[in-house]
Amino acid sequence: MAATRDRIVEASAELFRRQGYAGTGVKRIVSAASAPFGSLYHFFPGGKEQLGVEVIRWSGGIYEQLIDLFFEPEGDVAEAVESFFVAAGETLVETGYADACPIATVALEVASTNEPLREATADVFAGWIETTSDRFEQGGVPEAEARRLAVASLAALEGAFVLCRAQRTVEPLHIAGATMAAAVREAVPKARGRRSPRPRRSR
Amino acid sequence: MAATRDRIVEASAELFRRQGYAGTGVKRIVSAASAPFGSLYHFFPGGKEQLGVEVIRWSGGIYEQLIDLFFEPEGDVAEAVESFFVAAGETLVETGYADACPIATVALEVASTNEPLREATADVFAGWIETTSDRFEQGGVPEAEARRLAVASLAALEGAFVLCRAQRTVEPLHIAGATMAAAVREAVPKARGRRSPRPRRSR
DNA sequence: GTCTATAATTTGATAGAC
DNA sequence: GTCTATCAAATTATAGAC
Repeated sequence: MAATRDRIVEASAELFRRQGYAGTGVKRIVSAASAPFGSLYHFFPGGKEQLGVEVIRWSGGIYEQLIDLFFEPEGDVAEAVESFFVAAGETLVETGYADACPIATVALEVASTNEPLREATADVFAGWIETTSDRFEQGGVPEAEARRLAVASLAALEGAFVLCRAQRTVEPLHIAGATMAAAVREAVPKARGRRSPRPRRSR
Repeated sequence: MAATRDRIVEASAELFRRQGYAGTGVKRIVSAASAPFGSLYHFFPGGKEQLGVEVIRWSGGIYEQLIDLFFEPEGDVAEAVESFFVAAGETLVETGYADACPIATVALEVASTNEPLREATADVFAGWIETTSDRFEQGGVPEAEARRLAVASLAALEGAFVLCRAQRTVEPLHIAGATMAAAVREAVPKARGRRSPRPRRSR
């Protein structure tokens, strides 16, 4: 079994992701982590807020690795984008539409109410954008377009998560994935892209 | 001054939008609404949950009218999309990055924890998608594409809101708006579109 | 480090006088 | 309909024994 501190972080990550920060009590956290109540304040003297910051950064790191997984060195970036959205939809279905973005719920909750937590979410999003942008460039997307497409792709993913969880369907993820894959495909110069870069409808 | 019941709904809408459902106590609501505490349970016997459902549907209706405002009968749909994203960014800046989507925060919070509230958010999103889709069709987007683009646009908007509020910048809204405007523009047949529908980078 | 007890506050909700 | 008092439960956090 993992160390107590780690169990607290992991349990918090799951609860925050599914029910948000305000909606998750510390007692529920230590209960889910099978940890003694006192340990929470032993490991996180800053209380719930310090725990929240650490959980956001930890979850963000895990998800960044996941993003990286979908971009193979010599792979087609547009296909990687579409695969990521489809895989995200599969996870959503498998978890009863619970597990989408690990930090979006908290990000919206704290954006206007808790500055340390807001900063943590901002840093995580910045990291995801940079990683994705780098991968796009490595895949042949011109530097000027790579960042724009990374931001647009992440926005499309996050928004699709909102719609999918509310409507309990993966359709928005599939539509958003196909739309962004098409946009990325168009940005890859002819010589590099595997498919014709002529105008095409999404999907 | 508006009727007590209306003040409660409006105050709740603002608080839920900014700090979420779980993060907003009923006492804070009646205080913000300058309403007697007992009135909340007089008008909403179902308590906080009934109030939440009504607030989601009411906010959703207001926002739907706003969406409609941007699509003029003979206007360019692609430009309408871009204008909407830019205007959303202006509102965001004016409110200190507080006022974005009126129901997204609650939607993520309740998606896995409160079925009546989840259904209300799903219905609101469905309404926005249908309205947008109709406007796209009226603007010359083929029927088969209109719904897909409406879903993709709403996803892009919602996701951009998440990134903008967390990072305190309107860049994601501008990027997402330009990206979706380009996608819509491509979908409008040559004869109808005001600009060349040949492949073009976003913006 | 673990665990219990408990403080102090806030939560959603109800009762009942007016 | 208005307003106050109050309840029972849950909240974050602390103290202190082990």
